[in-house]
Amino acid sequence: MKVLIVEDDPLHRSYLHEAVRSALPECEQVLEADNGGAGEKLARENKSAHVVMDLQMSARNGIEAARTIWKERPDTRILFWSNYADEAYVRGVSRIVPPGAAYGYVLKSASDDRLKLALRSIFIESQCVIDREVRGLQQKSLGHANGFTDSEYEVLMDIALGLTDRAIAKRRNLSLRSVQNRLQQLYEKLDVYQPMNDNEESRFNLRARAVTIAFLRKLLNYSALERAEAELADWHSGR
Amino acid sequence: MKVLIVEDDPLHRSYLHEAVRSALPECEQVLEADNGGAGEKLARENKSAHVVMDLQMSARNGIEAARTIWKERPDTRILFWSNYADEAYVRGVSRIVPPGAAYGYVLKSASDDRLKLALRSIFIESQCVIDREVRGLQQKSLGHANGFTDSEYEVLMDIALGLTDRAIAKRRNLSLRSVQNRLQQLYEKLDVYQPMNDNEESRFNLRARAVTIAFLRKLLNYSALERAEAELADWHSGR
DNA sequence: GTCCGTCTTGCAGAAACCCGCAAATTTTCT
DNA sequence: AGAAAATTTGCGGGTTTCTGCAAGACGGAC
Repeated sequence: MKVLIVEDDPLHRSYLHEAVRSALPECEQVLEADNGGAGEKLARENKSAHVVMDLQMSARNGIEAARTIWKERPDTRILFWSNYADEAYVRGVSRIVPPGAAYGYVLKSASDDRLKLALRSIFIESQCVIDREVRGLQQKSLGHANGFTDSEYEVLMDIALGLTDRAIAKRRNLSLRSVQNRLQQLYEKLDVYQPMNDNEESRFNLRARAVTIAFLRKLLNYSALERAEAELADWHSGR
Repeated sequence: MKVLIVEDDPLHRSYLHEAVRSALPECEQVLEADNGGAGEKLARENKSAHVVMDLQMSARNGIEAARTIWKERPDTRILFWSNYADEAYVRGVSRIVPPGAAYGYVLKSASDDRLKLALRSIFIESQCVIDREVRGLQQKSLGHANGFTDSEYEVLMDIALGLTDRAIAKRRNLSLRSVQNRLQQLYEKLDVYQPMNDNEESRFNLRARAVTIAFLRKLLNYSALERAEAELADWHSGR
């Protein structure tokens, strides 16, 4: 068995290396990459079926890397090992995991044991292991109790990118009014209307405020924005 | 001599501890805190004059912590040790460093030697040490060659918070039109007008797009937004 | 002082945004 | 299939944003 580690930070990388060695004695080789691009390359060359991946690396995003790896070999097992449980990340991961694939999401703040257990469960038993904190988000975001539907999330990304109503309508094949409807739902759910500190006359620019709140609530983050921007460019070049 | 380490990540914390021990043999005690709040407390209790501080910690921000520490003892020497050189961080730090104080800004990607050298320069020699990458940003942002004036940055934060033109005018004591002038300057400098992929009819919502671009260029980030939101709440409660 | 540049302000109009109302359409459920 | 619920769409109008034009205001340079 071979394991590929994709991780920015040298300290974390060697810590992971150690953890893999100790949790998986049957592993005869550990590969390391320090950014997403190198990770993809190594995975391709070595036909790696077992990957531990950091999200948020400066050069190339972990989610991007995971996506291309999974596109080439959908049965690859990937353990995401991340600092944060932002909804933006969780959503980003759920969107790309192929049906039936085994994967995991463990926070860096988890204990040694938890990490090692996750490594064995995923790589040996092919089970999915999702940290409790992360799991909570996933439930909430998919079962739309408090969470957002896909269309609301879509329109959120669109205004975060700075598109006009008209542009969104074109992109999503909707009428202008429908877009505005979705925006209204979004504003409602994000609770944009609260007049800060019961100061009556302080109103917000709803559109901009929605993005702000989404950021503060970690529905959005840099990496999500980056991905959205790339998708937009794609769509744009395809007319 | 005592040194206080404020750092989220246990791995990085112990690495720092080691570095301090080896670079500063005259240091007889190393204190550790794992978030900004605890850091402030320890600094206060121990009258620490030498601090190594991580920016971006989940609980309480490094910049916030540094600010209160410096408010209580402006001669404290602080070395900021950060993953990123976002302009938002650099700007945030420059804004709070007291006149004449010795401080440093070193990236986590720097070598062992660089870190140790910085530790000695700042704590022993009272010199300022700023990483080259960071320095570049600082130049650009202060000397307003390509950078932004304070008023432009202010208005950028304000729209990022989701304020209306009117609200900004009230907050900054300007007329509506002046606010809009500054917005125009901002749009100009951020190059918001470029029609994506020479597609003529795709225009952006300038206000939202400006924020997006600022994020992508790292003029803004989560922590800056968080601070701005807190400032806004302050201002609001003071009518 | 005068001149020049930058910043501020008002006015006005085009475009975009926000939203209530109501009809048409699609989806979901029984 | 038929009813209920959710979505989509058009219309209309009130508000906000964006911008050109032009008239002061402030400050520094000569």
